[in-house]
Amino acid sequence: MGRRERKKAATRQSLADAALRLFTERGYDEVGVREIADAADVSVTTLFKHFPDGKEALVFDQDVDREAALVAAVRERPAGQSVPEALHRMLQGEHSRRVRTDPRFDDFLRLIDTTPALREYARRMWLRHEHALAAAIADDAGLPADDPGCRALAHFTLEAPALVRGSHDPDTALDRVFDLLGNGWPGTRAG
Amino acid sequence: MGRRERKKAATRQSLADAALRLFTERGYDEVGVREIADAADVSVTTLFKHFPDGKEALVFDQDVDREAALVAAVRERPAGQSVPEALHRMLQGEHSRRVRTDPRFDDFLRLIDTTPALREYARRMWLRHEHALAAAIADDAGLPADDPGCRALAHFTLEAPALVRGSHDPDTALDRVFDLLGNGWPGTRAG
DNA sequence: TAAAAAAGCGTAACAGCTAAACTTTCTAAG
DNA sequence: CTTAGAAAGTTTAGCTGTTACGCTTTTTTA
Repeated sequence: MGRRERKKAATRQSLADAALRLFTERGYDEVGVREIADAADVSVTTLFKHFPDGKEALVFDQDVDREAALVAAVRERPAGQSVPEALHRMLQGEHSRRVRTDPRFDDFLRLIDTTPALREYARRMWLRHEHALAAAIADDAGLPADDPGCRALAHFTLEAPALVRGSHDPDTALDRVFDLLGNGWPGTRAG
Repeated sequence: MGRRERKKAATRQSLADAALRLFTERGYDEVGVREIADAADVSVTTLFKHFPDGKEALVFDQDVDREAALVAAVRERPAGQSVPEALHRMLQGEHSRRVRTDPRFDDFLRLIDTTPALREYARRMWLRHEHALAAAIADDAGLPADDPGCRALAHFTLEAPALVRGSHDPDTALDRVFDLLGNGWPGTRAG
């Protein structure tokens, strides 16, 4: 990697670090974008060149490839496992893996939990993969790629993390969400 | 109704009318809040006193009582009908009723469809009723009011309208969504 | 080593939104 | 009927996120 790219990455990291620190110290809404740029010793315009999606994006620096993981969860699930179950396990695994990996992951989650704008943004990031996930599910089930049922399952799956966040017991809550998606609402069957 | 209240309502209506007209003529993002205030012959601060939730709220003037209708759909459903089915029918009815009632309803829907900010806002308005709906469902099922399964069903139900909007055939798409919520994803059962 | 590419800068501006202090209009109680 | 106060509205001024523009500096590459 050349010097240019290294410096670029350093500036970006500087911004993300400053942002996360200031946000966790004083709260997302109490910290302005000018201040973050100052803390990273960079101009505001530079900040927005690194994070064109805006202030919220500063918090979601690590943009790992979740889409591939989602599609793989469907495609490569063990025999006898349902699609909802595969997605369920994949989400569980993703979460606990990151808790162990990143030491600041707890702060990160707390920040998101307490900031509506960030919750929204996180949700939108997940939902970006709706199309790809729906297509994978449809392919697996032998249905057209835009089948509404597949889209619904994809959509609800991707929304599940945001939905259970804030429960006393998010793990159990997630189980219940996938009970619903896997088995439907118990009681009189719909016509 | 006194003169004061009448004038207030007139101003509000003036603003909503101007906004809807300008938005449909030129597109949501091409019309600024100053211009709307001008068109309604009112100051910008006045506009925001009438619509404290911001520019998006100008489009959703009619805030009828959907929450009561949702809760009633669960509570007063005919015997033998499942909760998802009751909610399904209620959403269908709500939609077709408003198509017949309001002549500008089509413009209104098209505007929302083509404007991400408005879609988001519409979704948030629906989700405001999540708590009440979840409580009604839980009460009906004899579960604690904050049961995660009930919350999930409420959440997914309220999200269904936004989800099917934009399909070739929204009606059928809605049927599929409620198939999923009522019967679960077909195939190997989840553990 | 010259020139293209890219990172960064400062200024200026726009959009949405809010606070503050002040004027007009309506309501209602004495 | 009058008058005090509530409520609607106005002006001004400003904050925050975000972008455009034109310029300088650094790094790459031909």
